[in-house]
Amino acid sequence: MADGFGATDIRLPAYARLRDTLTSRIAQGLWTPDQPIPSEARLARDFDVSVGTVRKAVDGLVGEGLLERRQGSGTFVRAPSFNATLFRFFPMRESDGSPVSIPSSKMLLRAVVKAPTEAADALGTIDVVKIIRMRSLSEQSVLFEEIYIPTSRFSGFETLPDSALGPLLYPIYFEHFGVLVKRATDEVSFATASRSVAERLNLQPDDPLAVIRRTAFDIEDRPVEWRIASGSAHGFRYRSEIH
Amino acid sequence: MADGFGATDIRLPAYARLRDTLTSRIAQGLWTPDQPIPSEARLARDFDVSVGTVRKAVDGLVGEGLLERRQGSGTFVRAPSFNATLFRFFPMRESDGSPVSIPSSKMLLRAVVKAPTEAADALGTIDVVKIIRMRSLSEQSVLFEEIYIPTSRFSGFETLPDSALGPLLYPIYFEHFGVLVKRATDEVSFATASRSVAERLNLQPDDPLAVIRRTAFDIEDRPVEWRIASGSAHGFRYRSEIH
DNA sequence: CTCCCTAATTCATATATATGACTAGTTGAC
DNA sequence: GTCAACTAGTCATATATATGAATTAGGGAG
Repeated sequence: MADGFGATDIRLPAYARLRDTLTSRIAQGLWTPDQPIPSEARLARDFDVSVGTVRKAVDGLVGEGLLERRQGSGTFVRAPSFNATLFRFFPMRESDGSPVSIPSSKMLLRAVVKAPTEAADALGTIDVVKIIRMRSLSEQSVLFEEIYIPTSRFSGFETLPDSALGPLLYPIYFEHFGVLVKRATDEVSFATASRSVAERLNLQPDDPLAVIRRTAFDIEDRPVEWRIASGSAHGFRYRSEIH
Repeated sequence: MADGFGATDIRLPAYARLRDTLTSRIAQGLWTPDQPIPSEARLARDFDVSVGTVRKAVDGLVGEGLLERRQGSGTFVRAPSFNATLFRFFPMRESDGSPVSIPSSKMLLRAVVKAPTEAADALGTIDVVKIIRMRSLSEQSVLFEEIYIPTSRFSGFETLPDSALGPLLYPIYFEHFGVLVKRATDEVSFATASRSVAERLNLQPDDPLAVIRRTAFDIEDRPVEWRIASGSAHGFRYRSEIH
């Protein structure tokens, strides 16, 4: 490893190896979003490549949204929050037309359980922590969520004090367990409400539901969370851009 | 215009101006997907920039999906078909589990009309051709579509011979009217079937419907089509990747 | 005719270098 | 203390060049 790249595949081109090395450093939290990573010239010296090669590596990570360039001041790790909120499927508005303020979250259960089939398939393990949440917008119950995370990555989640639990899970994953969610797959379908779900969402049984199944992946593309969320189909709206 | 770039903004950097110039040539259909555009070295000579600058311009267009590089043979205009089919929202399978073969399309109406409000808002004009289509998978009616296209861009569409009309509209737009659809926005929501739509889709009135509203844009980002499509919510499934 | 080798062409990777634009911090006049 | 000017550092743009890898076309041996 005299080349300074670490454990990257030597057959890959230099820019790809550097990109992978940088990715791994970001994943390790070696650099924080509030200060610049080493300059392009510095990285070029450190890894013994030209600045052009550094730029190409960084270009890739900027494209992936991991890094952010600021001309004149440096290149920064991007704050880890991609907008993954499931509320984007339910763009509710106040009666006066203004956007709803702050989503709130009520955790109804945290327990170590054996994962149901779908979750186990997605996560590759049956040892999980199960979380049940009710999510609301301006006092109104909007989304009912069942969430499964592997105990192997989230040991002790079920015993975290309530005070450590904000309304957003992904920052908790990162701050307490070092798990950085980088991407997710949401699959939307329609169903009708079971009695129990209907009750929690203030709907009638058999009312139409939008059901979203999500698998979330970390920076190294390992599945780290599976969830299934339900909300009234009447509030559902989704915009998909195709190119 | 002694610089060969054409009517691009002189304040922009060279690579951006070249990118815009290339975009416009692609839009004009000057280059076809079956033969390479001029080589990087050639473009560099023609536009009096370095190959590095040409690469950067081409990189952008490759990223946008307009061009495609093939090492050793050249750079090609990409076949204009981004996968925009609305059937992707209804991933039906045969009873034996195999994927459904070929979607078919039946045009029920073509007429010059005044656009309804939503379509007029999206297109910026009320003078449109209205198209009604029924779309089917293996003999089964799946999607009911109302489509509006501005007469200013599609004059004479309503009188095209049936023989000119394949199952896909976007190739027709391009071949007969020079309109290249480059991107589209699909907005999915949920409703219940009116009697007439229910009848056409073999559903009961008040059965749940997935409704997709699409606005399609050309290469210069002008809206060129608005449509509203309905299908049974039970067949609906959509996968969204977030990064 | 078939197959292999060669050569030419094209994109892919990589280096070295120069200049411009922008930012943030420091200096210095007032 | 304030504010303008300066400066060092950083990314952005651009050029020139070299070598590698992949493709295609053509020629020659068999």
